[in-house]
Amino acid sequence: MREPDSDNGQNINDATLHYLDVIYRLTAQDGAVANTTEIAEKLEVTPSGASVMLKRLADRGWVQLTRYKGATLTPMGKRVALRTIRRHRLLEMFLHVVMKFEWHEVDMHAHALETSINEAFEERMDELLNHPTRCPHGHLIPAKDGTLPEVNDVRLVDQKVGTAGVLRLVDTDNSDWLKYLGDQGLKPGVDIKLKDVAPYDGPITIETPRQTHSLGRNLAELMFVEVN
Amino acid sequence: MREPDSDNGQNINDATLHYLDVIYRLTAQDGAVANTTEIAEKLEVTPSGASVMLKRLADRGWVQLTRYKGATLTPMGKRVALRTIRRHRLLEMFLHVVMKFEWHEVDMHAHALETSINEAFEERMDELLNHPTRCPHGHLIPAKDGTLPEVNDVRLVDQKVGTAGVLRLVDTDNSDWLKYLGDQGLKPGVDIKLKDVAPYDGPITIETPRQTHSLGRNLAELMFVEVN
DNA sequence: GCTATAATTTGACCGCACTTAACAAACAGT
DNA sequence: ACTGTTTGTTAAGTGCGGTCAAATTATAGC
Repeated sequence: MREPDSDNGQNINDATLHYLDVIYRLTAQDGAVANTTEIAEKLEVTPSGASVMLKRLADRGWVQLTRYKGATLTPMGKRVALRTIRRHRLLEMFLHVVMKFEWHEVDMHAHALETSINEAFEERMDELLNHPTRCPHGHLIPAKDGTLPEVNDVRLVDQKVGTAGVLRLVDTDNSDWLKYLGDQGLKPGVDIKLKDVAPYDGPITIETPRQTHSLGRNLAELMFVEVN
Repeated sequence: MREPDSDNGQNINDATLHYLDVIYRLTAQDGAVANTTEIAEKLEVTPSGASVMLKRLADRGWVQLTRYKGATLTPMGKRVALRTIRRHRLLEMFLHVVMKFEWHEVDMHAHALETSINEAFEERMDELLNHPTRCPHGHLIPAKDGTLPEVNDVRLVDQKVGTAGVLRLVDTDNSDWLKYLGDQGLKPGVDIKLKDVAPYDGPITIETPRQTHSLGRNLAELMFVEVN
């Protein structure tokens, strides 16, 4: 069986890539650490299993562990994670644009493929798609060197009523929510205006060129906009 | 980690799929059996490793084993193998036609992906490619029900000098050979005429619309034609 | 039909990523 | 500062797909 890419001469297997991926995402904000239970949940594994695996990843230099506290990626781990995330998001774009999958279907396929493709495949997708900077949901696609484009996305729910802008990111991988929002036309690129925010975590009302929508707080919180 | 497809309620992992795949190919001709060492070589595993795995596959009902003799697929094993082969060849076609990979590159990528895609992906490729019946090298793509199209491919080297036809299949996965033959324009679809066969396994001479080629016996034996 | 050689299987072992059960540390509330 | 709960780790065991070395069976040559 052919092996996937290696890094620093080390062979990296699927499980490692998936762990690094989720740790990266859990620690993307500022100086956050990822705790064992969170990681275990994302990977659908028991906390004890994750704990053992984290130890292994630390021994191998991918992860910085503080016992009973949490995990962080080493610079090496971060590089590998960003590569996987790049491949995942390029795949999502490829699946959507070239293969015509719906935006709520692409995450699942991309997840299955992200550890199987190699650099040539990654680059071919990048060329075919003309070097996209965002996936269909609006997440940023890291460049090959791991850098991320600068953007001005802000949380929709933090804006003042009356703010107008362009929807740029719907930050979830929940297929059902994505399907619902997509059916409403609430995908990156649409013009959007915040009309009302009901108090006590009530629904928010937004306006798009086609219609007015009322969304629960949980869905509204997924949306990030670029203010006009 | 999401699981790949299952069959008969059983979960089938990558290793199993690859074993069934090579056993199928080794037993495709008439009533051939696949012997342990052959299988081990194709999978780049020691014969003892293959022996143990074959035992497991037999216990699980994929393989018919006769100790010290060889392995054959059960009907169930054959179905699974044909599905993997279908996916492999569809992937090769997809990689070539849609992603613009060269014909000598596609086998490697398809191998890496064939166990990661699911039925929806398989069907989407099939649609996008308009239900192709052959991969870029000319191998037949099994239908979803496992049936193979009827064809009239015959070995080029078995034909009488003077025979003209269309090249339909180049039966190898050797990337170097494929690259060489491709560079010569010797790909499925070209008109070809057998001009000379040197004795004692000497070179054969063939003519295409563009030029005359002289090929060693090993390469010539890979070629299958449909006689005019 | 015996024997040397080749092919195959068995046995003992390994690494990996998991599980469950038991135990330990951290933390929040009084 | 103690205590109960939550969170995390360890220990022991599992299934899988491998390895190597030794034992076994098949086969070809004489």
